[in-house]
Amino acid sequence: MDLNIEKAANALSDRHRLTILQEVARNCNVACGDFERLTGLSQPAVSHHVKILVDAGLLSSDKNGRHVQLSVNKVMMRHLSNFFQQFS
Amino acid sequence: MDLNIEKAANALSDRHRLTILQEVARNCNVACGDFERLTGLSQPAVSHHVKILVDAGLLSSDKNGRHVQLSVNKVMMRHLSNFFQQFS
DNA sequence: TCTATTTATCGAAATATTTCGATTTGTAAA
DNA sequence: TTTACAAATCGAAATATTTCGATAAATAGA
Repeated sequence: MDLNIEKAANALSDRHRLTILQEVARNCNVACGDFERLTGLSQPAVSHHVKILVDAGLLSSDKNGRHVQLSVNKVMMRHLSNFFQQFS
Repeated sequence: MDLNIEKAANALSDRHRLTILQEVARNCNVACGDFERLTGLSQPAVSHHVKILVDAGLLSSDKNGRHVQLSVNKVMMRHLSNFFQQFS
């Protein structure tokens, strides 16, 4: 898990992805399907956005049967917090 | 200065803008012209990227004669640091 | 005022992102 | 094995971003 600020920032630069991240943080028992209701997007679009968040290292993805179990990558969040702290 | 994560993240989602931010943090006596050498971009492209960083609240801009004096917005950086800390 | 310098804006081309419907893949349960 | 469901991939259209050269605006100094 390398800290790629550009990639992480890009992942967070979309309102739907921010919504998804915050929902995963709030409720660790969400599945991708829940994001369709939450964002109003189609299933393929949700899949696309979840992939970007996972690829950027912000979310971790564990396949659990037909569902995907998502969780916030806390190590990455701490790295990002530290990155911004260095400027403040 | 409102904390718009989506906008701030978007501003940081480009390698040239990250370079510019880090150069301003390193040396508070840079002018926009210096970024042309640093990034290899044209002057209009640099102007465009600086504007995005300023509009997102990451950099502050003070006009000083013909030059623009840029500085890192430390309050915004602290807000961003806190935003990520809440997840970690 | 005239000239040089720094930054901003305009217009357009190239590239990237977002989105959907259709389809495929993978898995659980009947 | 067949069916049903969750998620991923494909292909294409719409939209947004990045970039440049040309030009304009603003200002300092001769």
